Amino acid sequence: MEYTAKPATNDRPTRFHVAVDVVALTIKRNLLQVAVVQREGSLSCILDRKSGYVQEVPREPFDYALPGGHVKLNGENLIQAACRELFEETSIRVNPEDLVQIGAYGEVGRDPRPGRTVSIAFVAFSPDFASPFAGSDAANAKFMDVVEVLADPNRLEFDHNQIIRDAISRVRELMERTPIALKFCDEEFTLGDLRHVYEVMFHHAYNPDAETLRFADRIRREDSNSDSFAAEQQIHVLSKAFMESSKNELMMTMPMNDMRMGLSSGRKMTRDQDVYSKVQNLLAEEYRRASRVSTPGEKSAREKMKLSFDAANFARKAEVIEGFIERVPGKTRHSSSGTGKPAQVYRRGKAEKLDPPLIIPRRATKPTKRPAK
Amino acid sequence: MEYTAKPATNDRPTRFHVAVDVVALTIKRNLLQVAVVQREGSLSCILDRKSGYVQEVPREPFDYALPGGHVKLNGENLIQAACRELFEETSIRVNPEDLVQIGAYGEVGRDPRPGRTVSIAFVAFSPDFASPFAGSDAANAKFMDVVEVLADPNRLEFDHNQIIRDAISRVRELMERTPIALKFCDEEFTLGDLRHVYEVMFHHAYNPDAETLRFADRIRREDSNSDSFAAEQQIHVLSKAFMESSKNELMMTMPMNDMRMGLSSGRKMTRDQDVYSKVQNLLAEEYRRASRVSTPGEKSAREKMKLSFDAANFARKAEVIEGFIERVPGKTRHSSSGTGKPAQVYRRGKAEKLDPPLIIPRRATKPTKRPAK
DNA sequence: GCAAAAGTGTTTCCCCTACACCCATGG
DNA sequence: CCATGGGTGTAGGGGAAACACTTTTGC
Repeated sequence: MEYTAKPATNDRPTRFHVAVDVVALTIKRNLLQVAVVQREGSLSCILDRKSGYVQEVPREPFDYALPGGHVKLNGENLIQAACRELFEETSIRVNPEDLVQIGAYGEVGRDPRPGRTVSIAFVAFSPDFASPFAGSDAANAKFMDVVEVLADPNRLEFDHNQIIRDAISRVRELMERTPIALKFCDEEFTLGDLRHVYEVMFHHAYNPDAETLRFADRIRREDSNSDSFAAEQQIHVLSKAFMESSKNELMMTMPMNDMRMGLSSGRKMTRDQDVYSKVQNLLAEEYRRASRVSTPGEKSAREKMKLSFDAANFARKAEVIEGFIERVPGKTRHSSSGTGKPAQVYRRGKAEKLDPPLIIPRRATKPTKRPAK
Repeated sequence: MEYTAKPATNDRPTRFHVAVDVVALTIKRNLLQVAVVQREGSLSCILDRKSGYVQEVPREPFDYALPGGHVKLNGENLIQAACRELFEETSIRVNPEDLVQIGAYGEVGRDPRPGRTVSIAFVAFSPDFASPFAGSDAANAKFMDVVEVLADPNRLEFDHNQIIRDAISRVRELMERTPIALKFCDEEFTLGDLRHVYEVMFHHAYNPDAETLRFADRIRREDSNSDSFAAEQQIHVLSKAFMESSKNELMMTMPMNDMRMGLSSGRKMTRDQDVYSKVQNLLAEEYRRASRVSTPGEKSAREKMKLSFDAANFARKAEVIEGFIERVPGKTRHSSSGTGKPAQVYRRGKAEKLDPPLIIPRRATKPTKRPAK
């Protein structure tokens, strides 16, 4: 993704534009969703995979962008600008405290339009944003599943693809060390609600890692009956993609390192992007299958997607963290599925920091059962 | 220190300036050091603790700033700008890969000069920067101990105080999950060198936490003989400061939340800042004592400061991480102190990510020895 | 009754810490 | 020799995962 000088334009940027972009996340139906908009106009700013440049191309119906826009010069902090833009474009209201900065994105050429734009990205949280998007400006806004947005044939403008991945990675880190997960919950919540937030946010679909490698193995087995050479070829490419995306996961731990992009040649980047999107599409397909409403007797979506942690141990982990959550004495609530024992209701504690942190193991649990002692 | 409140400026900002600031870290004599410069001109931009605003005041000899400056409009990415500015102002050369973005700082009023400046902060690493600062522009640049820079009577301009703390916090996180610590080491290094990097970077002087509370306790004991009421009062204030700074530590995990400043009243800000600087001065004093050259027979600085991890276990931890470090077969090197067994020499491995992560326990090891089984 | 989810209890075992010990060097 | 730091071995305890089991609801 090197955005070197765009060949066509003779006009060099005369001034800086400072913008904000907002990754508004919510959880619906066991899925992580992000708010996207369709900008006005007949052109989209899309990364051309052949050339490696972001270019203005005719707008397709599947082009999306993150809500965002220019910061006002006077009397408006970055976070305030993010709140305002989010509301203007999606009619979603969030408090400034619910926004966390991801980082600054400022490569030359990340925006092909006149001038030079540096964008500061934020993440917003809410248990359930108002869905209707009644606002007139928000007519083109909607929530989409993250895996779908990242998969073909959808396209995200600018470097918003990267911003979303950075955002998820950042949120994960924060969820282990701060009570940020509670922003996804209502004021009163059950341990199941809380666990659910962690389960979705840490799902391997957003974290192509060791877990995903096993997924690749499954594909390999399924394909082993058909054209084996082509399948092997395909898997090889996929494996490489997994490794690459795993590296991306690392890169996500730091806000976008502009230079890193500059270092990889356009050609290489292009290829990686292509494999990545293949992987993304496989994940999306998996997701679509799993999230289909289960017929009775069939395993639930959560189970099919291996989405659940051990409830008992998670509860113990969470409760031992001082000031994280506190019981509302005597108050219980039914789980969302309707059935099951009513659960204890909790409130947010006073701690601003999880000590000890609530670490979610990233590695697949080792298959080493007991090697004959 | 009495500053006249900044007169209400009638000139509102007409344009955005985009700047970069660089936190250039190195380790010298067991101490973490940061490159600072003294800007030209007769005015410094200092946070006035009474009003809570950054104001231009007459320059004092102890005023410092981070190296940094404006990003060029054309053909210069943010990281490139950071490299350039760092070199221009301090004659330090770093590779773009050695820079990591911390975040964007863009509050209204963070720079009292005309226009509105949004600054992107980066961290730079090197095992040993060229000290001389021969460059003409770099005459006013030098490395200073981090604790000293943050302590009175030194002053840092703008919000650079916060940026340094953010930087350290970010570096810590990265050191646990990425091989970034190796950037502080030479190409060939020993496990002792590597451990040293972790020891310094995770020293409690930069992390006023549980560890620091014990430090406060010691002060309490030492002062118990003198005016006890005043001492208790003082300790109470200090404890509060520790808690506050501990909260800051959390806040540091996310890039500066612009709103946070806006939310806390000027008054509160002022008080917290004052206690913090007291604590900072105590830490600095401790540091000065400990880093004095030990007379023979006296404990070494490292030991006095309880700086050392368990070497054996650290080595095992590091070696088990796949692709982190790899031995240079048969090659050994003497430790820097001259004495002791020559150590195995290592090189950087291929991994971009530490899996499993090299977690440094933040909590004080529990005093629970063995409670009589 | 049965499925589903919340809790509680318990066992096992891994990993991490701490410590003891030996090795190799310079002075 | 001794002080110093590198490196290996090992016992023990804390804690997390895994699992069994009870409880309470809706259907």
